[in-house]
Amino acid sequence: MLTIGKLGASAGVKVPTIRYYEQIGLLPEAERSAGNQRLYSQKALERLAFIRHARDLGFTLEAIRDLLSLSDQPDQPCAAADAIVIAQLAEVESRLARLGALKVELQRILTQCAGGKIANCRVIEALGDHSLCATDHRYPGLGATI
Amino acid sequence: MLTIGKLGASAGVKVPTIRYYEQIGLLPEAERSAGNQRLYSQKALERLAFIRHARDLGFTLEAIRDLLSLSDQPDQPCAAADAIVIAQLAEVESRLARLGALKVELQRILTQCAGGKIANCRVIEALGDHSLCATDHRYPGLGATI
DNA sequence: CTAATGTCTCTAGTAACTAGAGCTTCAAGG
DNA sequence: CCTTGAAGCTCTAGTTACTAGAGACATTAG
Repeated sequence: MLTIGKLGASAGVKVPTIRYYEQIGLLPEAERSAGNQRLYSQKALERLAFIRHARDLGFTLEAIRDLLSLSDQPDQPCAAADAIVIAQLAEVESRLARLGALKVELQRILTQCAGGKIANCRVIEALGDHSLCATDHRYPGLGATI
Repeated sequence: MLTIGKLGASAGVKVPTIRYYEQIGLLPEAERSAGNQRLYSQKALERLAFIRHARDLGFTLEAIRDLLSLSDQPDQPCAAADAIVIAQLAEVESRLARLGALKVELQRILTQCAGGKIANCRVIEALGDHSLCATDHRYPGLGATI
């Protein structure tokens, strides 16, 4: 049995994060010691490592929740798990495309700066006016993850 | 003078977002009509368009705050503005690299699935175990933007 | 004049944690 | 056995950049 600290160290997850995962039901409630401290089995470590790894791959906790519940049903077909991974791949590809456009645009903006004063700074001007942009990098709904 | 609705439509920003920007001090407090409704000048529209465009380019509101205060000081040298853009470019490049690795890994995971049952699903297995990965896609501190 | 739309303030919710306060438990050293 | 420091506990609130909703007031078109 592992304490929460050992568990976190083993899985590469911070202690408060583990408690948070338990709170939102991603991890089952841990057993407790006589002194009310959480105790974890090897199985719990595997589950946490799964979560950590999937987070590393950019999956949301919601997607991970689905993947975990699938992995608890070994006789189900793979298709559902595949679909989640495929969706994640599509998400990653769309972000890659968008970030690529951003990179180009930022580089372009930077090359225009002659290094003078703000008053005639092309950087500030380019930031203010999308029509000066070479690519259409616009995007409704900013703020996605990773 | 524009009402908040017209302003939002012109700049491509939703009305509650404009009020939010005012609340956090990114936009100055608007003039009010006799009936207490916000009224905006052309200058306010430009400022909001600047913010919107910079958000499109992935700048945080904090960075935008700095850029705006720079653009209010026309006699300052460009260097500070450039630095912010350079930092943003670096951020974008690092995310691009990371997302590229994620994409490769997700594709690799998908090719391993033979389409059977969850019990022997390589997808679930690969998600659970980083040592099965070809690339080191790990990253401390998930959850960045865009 | 009425109805529909727009605007107002305020609160609370989102994702995925992180930080801190104030307390208890545990393990090791003397 | 006692003490001390690390690790654990619960709870609340903060982060980013918004978004959603309630309930009331303003404006405008017909």
